[in-house]
Amino acid sequence: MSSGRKKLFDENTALNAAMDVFWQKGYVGASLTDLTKRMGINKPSMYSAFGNKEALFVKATQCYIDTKMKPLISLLFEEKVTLKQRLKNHMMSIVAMQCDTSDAKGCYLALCQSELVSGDIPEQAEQLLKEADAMPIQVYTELFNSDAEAIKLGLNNNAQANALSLYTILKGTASMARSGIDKSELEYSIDSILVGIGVQ
Amino acid sequence: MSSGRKKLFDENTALNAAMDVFWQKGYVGASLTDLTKRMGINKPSMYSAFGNKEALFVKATQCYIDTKMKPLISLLFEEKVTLKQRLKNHMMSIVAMQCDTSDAKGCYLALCQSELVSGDIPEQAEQLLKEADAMPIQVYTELFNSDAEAIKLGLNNNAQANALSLYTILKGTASMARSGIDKSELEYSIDSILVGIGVQ
DNA sequence: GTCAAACCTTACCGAAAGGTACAATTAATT
DNA sequence: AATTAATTGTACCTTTCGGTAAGGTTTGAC
Repeated sequence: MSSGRKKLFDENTALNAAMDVFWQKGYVGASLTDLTKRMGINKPSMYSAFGNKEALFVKATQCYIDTKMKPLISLLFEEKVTLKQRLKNHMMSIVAMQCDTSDAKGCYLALCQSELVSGDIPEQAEQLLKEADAMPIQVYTELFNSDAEAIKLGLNNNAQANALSLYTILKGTASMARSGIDKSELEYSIDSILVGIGVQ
Repeated sequence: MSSGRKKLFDENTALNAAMDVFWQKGYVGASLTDLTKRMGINKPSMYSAFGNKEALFVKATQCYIDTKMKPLISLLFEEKVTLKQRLKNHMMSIVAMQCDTSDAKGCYLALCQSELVSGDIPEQAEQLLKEADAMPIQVYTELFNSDAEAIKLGLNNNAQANALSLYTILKGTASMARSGIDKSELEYSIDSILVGIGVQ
């Protein structure tokens, strides 16, 4: 079948490196020079392996969704944990990630999302970002509509609106984290919003 | 004293046009071609009038602070209005501005702030943006510490934390507005957070 | 060992970025 | 009217962007 020289770099490792760069600098801010330097490869290698910058971004973002977002979502559906505790686990884990400055990262989606506004992101990437961005609202709505404990609290009556409240907090903390606010200072806000929507 | 040809454009008009462009596209996204086209002048005219792109941005941002932000803040200190109503007026006015898509604008500060992370904004502009960004927290804290009604409600006990909660909402709604969510859907979230921090 | 396929490196392309030199144009001052 | 100082338009500079052409290099298959 195939012959020829073997690839000298691991595609997955390179993709993770690319994800980090996009995470730090956004789509436009991450230049090919930045990307390939951190990926440890040259531009032609990158183009032959991933296609172009947009395709690389799409794959990196998909990687982010699978390895970073989904584990956070699964916290909402753990068994033998109260709804309030699940929500707190979920929110606090997100905040912890948002506030993690170990690699000078901001918030992946928040950073890229603002580029959606200025129209600097190509179509395919835009689609994926919008889907990823809308994911939490759908998940929260589903949670409030299906979870027994949530229904008992009546959260299903305002499922969409309550989902929006959670999401608002999530976006707010992302923005705050980018401003360098400490994780502990955000815990209070999370408690407040949970009280506000009636999660006791 | 001075003689020579008169300026054919109004500096203030041009500055407002520049503010609009930065508002829509952020600092990096707004190219000199975009800017000068909308300002109705040529590049050398812009450079002689404002210095360079950064100086133009600083002046445009200062203009934004004075003409857009400060009127919103003054709503918090109107006389003969209850604290709850003042807060709602303030928040809803902000949300209305954030959701105003008449000129395809996003949120000025939110858009530029993400550029702070990627390090694409020069120093002087960065300083001003950070100051403007921190302004609401200071104002809210001052309100909770000095307003008679707030003190009666005990909001001064957690002044800083409560200020942070309001600010979180503000940032959250900004992000949501950028995603195209309707104004009316955000009203509920605002009520929730006001309940959460104990404003009845 | 030979051939061929896949890789890596270098060097380059056109476009667009921020910024500027220079000369033509204009109007207030004398 | 002549002078002079400021603004204006054109045309250009350097750098960096995303992307690629061409050729040398390494590995597998026969």
